This record gives sequence, C-alpha cells and structure tokens, in this order.
Amino acid sequence: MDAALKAVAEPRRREILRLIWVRELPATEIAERVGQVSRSAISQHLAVLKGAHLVVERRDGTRRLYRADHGEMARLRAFLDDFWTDGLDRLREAAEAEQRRRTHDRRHDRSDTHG
Amino acid sequence: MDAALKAVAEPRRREILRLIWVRELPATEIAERVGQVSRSAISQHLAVLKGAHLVVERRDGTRRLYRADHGEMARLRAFLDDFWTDGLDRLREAAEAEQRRRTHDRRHDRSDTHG
DNA sequence: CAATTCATTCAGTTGACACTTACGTAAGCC
DNA sequence: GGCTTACGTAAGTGTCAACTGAATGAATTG
Repeated sequence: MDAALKAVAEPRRREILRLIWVRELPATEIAERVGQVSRSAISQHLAVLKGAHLVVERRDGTRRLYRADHGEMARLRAFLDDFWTDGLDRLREAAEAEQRRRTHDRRHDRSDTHG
Repeated sequence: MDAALKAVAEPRRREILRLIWVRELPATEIAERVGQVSRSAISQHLAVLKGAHLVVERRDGTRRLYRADHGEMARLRAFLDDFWTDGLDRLREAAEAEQRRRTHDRRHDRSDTHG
C-alpha cells in the first residue's frame, strides 16, 4: 500500500494512470501521448505501477495492453480516507486525555522533579 | 497541491502528521516520539510540511508548536477523490468516442472485424 | 550583555530514482 | 530463415531528497 501511494505521488505516473483509466492502451501509444519522454522511461513507470498493483497487463500478440486497476485504487483511497478521518479521529480521546496530563507539566518550569 | 501529495507520500512525514493531528506538539517532542532520527531531520520534515501548508506553526516562548492543518488535508483528499472518481469518470465519454474513432484508424487491424 | 534553551539552517554525504542509450527478446509477416 | 514491430531490461548519468553534525538564530532569564 505504501508502494501504491509512492507510485501515485509521481506526476508522470498519474498522467499514465489517467490515460489508461477507462480503456487499455499499448506502451508505445502511452509513450506517444505522454511525449517528451522515451519509451523506456514509460516501460519503467509501468513496471513500478505494476509492482504496486495499480495497473493490469494483457498481452495481445507483440503488444501489451495496460489498464488501471480500479480495485487497487479504491483500496488506496480507503487507506487514505481512513488515515485522515476515522483513523485519526480515533486518536482524539487518547490525545485529549494526554493533553490533560500534559497540562500539569506544561509550565516553563524546568525543575522537573520526575519525567 | 502536488507538493502536499509528495509530502504525504513520505512515511516519516505521515508519522509526524499523525502525532500532531489532534494536538500541537513542540519539535523536540516530535523528534523524541518519532525516534531513530535527529531533531534536525524533523525540522526539515516540518519545513516540507509547512511548505505544503499541511501544518501550522505557533510560537510559544522559545518553543514552536506544530499542528496538522485539517483544511489543507481536506483539500488534498478532495483532489484525490476527484482524481480517481469524478475526474476520471468524466473521461469516459471522450474515451469511448475516441475508441470508436481509433477503430477506423487501426493500422494493426488484424481479426478486428468490428465494422 | 552573557548564558541557556529550543529550534532552524548550512555543509557535506549517501542513496534513491527518473531518465537516456544500447541491447535482448518475443510475436507476426515475407 | 530474415525482417519488422513492440516491448522489456541493463548500464550509466544527473538530480533530488533524506540524513548527520556543526553552526547559527530567536526568545527568555539573570
């Protein structure tokens, strides 16, 4: 899941994902559309995306058709949603309790008898 | 917004964000809790997060209290949600139209007796 | 002002990564 | 079998980012 987030953080890979979100495309055509970059670079990006399970590959003769994996994207989305909503909200209680604890400790008083 | 996504892609920075999600903390304490890394590194991570507007800083004497900016996180979340739901679904029509266009244009027209 | 504390910033190293060129490989066509 | 198309992989380069340790800055106290 960490790999997926890292993969998506790269603008070029997001561009690729956009291209193959609703229809599959061969690597060469992806390279043409992205432009300004070699086919090799695209291949390497596709390998990264494949490693993160964000794309699926289908072979058709000498070609390899790529397409975004919506399921994995949904999982990534859920992970992030959990990160900054439920998951973090769950920390609130513990944090508030600790906030109170820290309030005693909070002065700039450095005669900290016990840490 | 790109900066925010890149910032969040770093595990260490996500850890920091978790720590200051519901309550503010001084840099030293963040460093202590994260552990296994120097205060300097934490400062630099905080600078990145600040540059991405993902944290806000408040000064209290010689200390600087940090806290996650929920608003910016919400914007990032919206950006991502748009990326892989509405935004990409909006491409469907255009893509399908183009798919049809491409069917005529297929040089590799093998057994494709679509027409 | 000097000393102390909390924290950033500068200098330099290291490792990751996006990229290019060159080459290897698999599938189809003559 | 040769030729072409489509693609991945290897090797090497430049850049960027994360890190450490030293120096510096800002607020507070005496």
